[in-house]
Amino acid sequence: MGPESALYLAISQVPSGRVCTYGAIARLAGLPNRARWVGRILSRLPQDSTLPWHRIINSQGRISLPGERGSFQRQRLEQEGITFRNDRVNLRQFGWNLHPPSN
DNA sequence: GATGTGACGAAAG
DNA sequence: TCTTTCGCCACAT
Repeated sequence: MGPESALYLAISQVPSGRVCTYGAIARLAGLPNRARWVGRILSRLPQDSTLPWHRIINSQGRISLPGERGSFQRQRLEQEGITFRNDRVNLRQFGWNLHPPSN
């Protein structure tokens, strides 16, 4: 299984109503220190993708997408019950598998 | 090769 | 809690 497949699998396993950071999802995909790589892949995702890309946010609990796209992502998250306070998500409440065992 | 740029992250102050 | 700084890596110029 290539690294991209592992990435898609990891993202698909983030439950509704939870979020995961770029760095954490990279680790789950077996590629630590590759948060930027995750962002690059997601930026090229087809618009009709069923992947829950909106559940991936940065380590500060903030949405990395600018402008209209960012608003859309936030809307998707709020739709799942995730609340924002000053443009920020409480990772302790909504974060999922942020520090998984290295194995 | 050098440089700049991203849906990034962590540490320092 | 901010902002800065640096590490990181694929890609375009």
